[in-house]
Formats: sequence, structure tokens, C-alpha cells
Amino acid sequence: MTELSHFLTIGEVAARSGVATSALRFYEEQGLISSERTSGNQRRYRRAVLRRVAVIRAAQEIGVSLREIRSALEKLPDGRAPNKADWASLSRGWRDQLEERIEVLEKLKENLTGCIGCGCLSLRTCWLFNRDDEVASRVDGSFLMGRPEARHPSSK
Amino acid sequence: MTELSHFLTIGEVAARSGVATSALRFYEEQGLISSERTSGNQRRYRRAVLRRVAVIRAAQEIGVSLREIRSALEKLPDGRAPNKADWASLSRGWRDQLEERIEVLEKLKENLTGCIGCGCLSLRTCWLFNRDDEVASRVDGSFLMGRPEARHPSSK
DNA sequence: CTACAACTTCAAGTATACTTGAAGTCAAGG
DNA sequence: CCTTGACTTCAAGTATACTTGAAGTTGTAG
Repeated sequence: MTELSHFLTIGEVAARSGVATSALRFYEEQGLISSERTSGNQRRYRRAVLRRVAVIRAAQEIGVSLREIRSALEKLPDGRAPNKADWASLSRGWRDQLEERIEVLEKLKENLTGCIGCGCLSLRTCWLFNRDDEVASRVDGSFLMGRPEARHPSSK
Repeated sequence: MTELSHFLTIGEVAARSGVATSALRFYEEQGLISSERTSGNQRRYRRAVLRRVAVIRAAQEIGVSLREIRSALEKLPDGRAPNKADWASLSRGWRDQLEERIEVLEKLKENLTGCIGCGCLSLRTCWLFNRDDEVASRVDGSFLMGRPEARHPSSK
């Protein structure tokens, strides 16, 4: 009957989202989600936070860092319902990133797959199997690396 | 003319593999690669290390941790040329892992793609767009999460 | 033979993404 | 009212994968 009845405690959000309370507090500290407080200083979340948390986890799965996720989410209205265009542009950006990532992995898979069948073939082209030390120097495996900065995105 | 002429210094390996010298020392410390030493205690690498480093980077790209990579590499002869079967089984294991990962990302992409077109459709099924707070609780976004332990593989 | 770049070790630092623990407060059922 | 589980903050810890810095040594070109 209280006017907070449609709000969720941190425990409820944790249970429903599958994210630990400590992580939720961390996300809030990092500005990814927000909450109201009761008179007793306890957090109360709007239901929309569940969607937001789902978005955060999905983006992480893609490989987006929390810092980047925060940037993206900052463009959305925080407490209120974002509109379709908001979500759509957010989705589009991440989908493109995701597609790139999938492409890289697919290439890698082709290499690995080719290599499995390579008992008989492609001793000159297989990435792992290059007639050993004599040829390895020519190849360096460098075509395996994507952009090198992909692994260290934010060096000073 | 020295009998070490076909060995590489750490700087040469770094240049050819695109991996920093500090990382190479780290890999050695972690037992992922090995080296000989000159009389003056400097590292000298066999050319085969280039292939090994390429494998390490590729596996990382797939999402395999250094600990897991070490386990896999431990099954190979260290200084000498591994045979085809060695590489093939290693490749196969990682390719399977890679395929799983790609599958997860593909599912996510489908969700994101569906969502982009969702200005008009699927307000009930779209993962991001669930008529806001009223429905969000039914959905929880939980189908977005893979296995939850995927993110914390080695908790005590 | 000397200069100097490249190497050596070891300890500490960095970044990300959280978790854990201590010490205390709040909310709700009986 | 009282108990108890759920909550609060804050500091410190954990894991991964390295990088950086200090202080000293080696290898080689000139």
C-alpha cells in the first residue's frame, strides 16, 4: 500500500537479474544504474532497472567495457522510459561491433578448422603448421592478430 | 657463425610476433614458452616460439585464459616440433569452444537486430523493448545470460 | 676499447570488474 | 518489543594479464 510498492529492493533485483547485489552497487557507483532511497537509506529500484541490467550484461557479453556501456547509457534518459529511437541506435552500434567480433572469430575458426584437416594438405598455408622453424619466420602468425590495440584499448 | 645464429633475441621475437618483451617474459614465467640462455644470461628463443606465441594469441582471441592455454600447451613437447596429431587435437578443442562462443554471439546479434526493426513489431518479444516497467518483471532479460559461471570461471 | 642499445631481475603499479568482510542499521513477522 | 534477515558503507582483497621503473649487465658497432 505504500507508494513504493512498485519498487524493487536490491535483493529482488539481484534475484531477478541474476546479478549479485555487490555488482549492482558497483554498477550504481559506476553510474550505470540508479536508485531511489527509502527514509532508512535503503535502495529501491524501478522495474526499468531490470531492462537496464539486461542491456549491461548483453553488452558485456559482446565485449563492451563498463566504461563504454556507461557512455552509451548516458545518452538515454535515466529514470524514465527511453524511446524506441534511443534503444534502436544503441542496439545498432553494439550490433555492428558484435558483427565485427563475430567475423574475426569466424576467420579464426576457419583457420582452426583448416588446421584440423591439415594432416594431408596445406603445409604451406596452415597457420599452425609451417614446416617448423624454417618457415615460421616468414609467417610470424601475424595474420592471426586482429588490431593489436583491440587488447589494450585504453593505454596512455 | 656462432652456433646460436638460428636463435632469436627477445627483441626479435617481440618485433616479429607483435608481442611486447615484457609479455614474453611474463609468458615464460607462466610456463607458456621457454628459452635458452647465453653465457651472459640473455634469452635466446628458437624460431618455433613464434608459432607458439601465435597460438597463444589466437587462443586468447577465442577467450581462452593463459592458465588454460598453458594446460593445453603442456601436452605438447616444449622445445621440439609437435606432431600433427598434437596440433590437431589442440585445434579441435579450441575450435569447439570457439563455435560455442560464436553461437552465443549470433543469438545476441539476432536479438539486437530484431530490436532495431522493432519500432513497429514484437513489442512483446523484443528483449529491450518490453512495454517498460509493467512487463519487464516477466522477462527479466534472463534469456540473455549464457551460463552465469561463464564470466567467473574460477571462483574458489 | 668504449659507447650505447638491448638485455637482466625484481618489485610495484595498472586496469577491469567485481567480491569479501567488518561493523553497524533497517524492516517486518510473531 | 524483539529477533533476524536484508540492508548500509567503506576499505581491502581477488583474478587476469600485463606494464613500468630502478638498478645493474651484456653484446656489438665503430
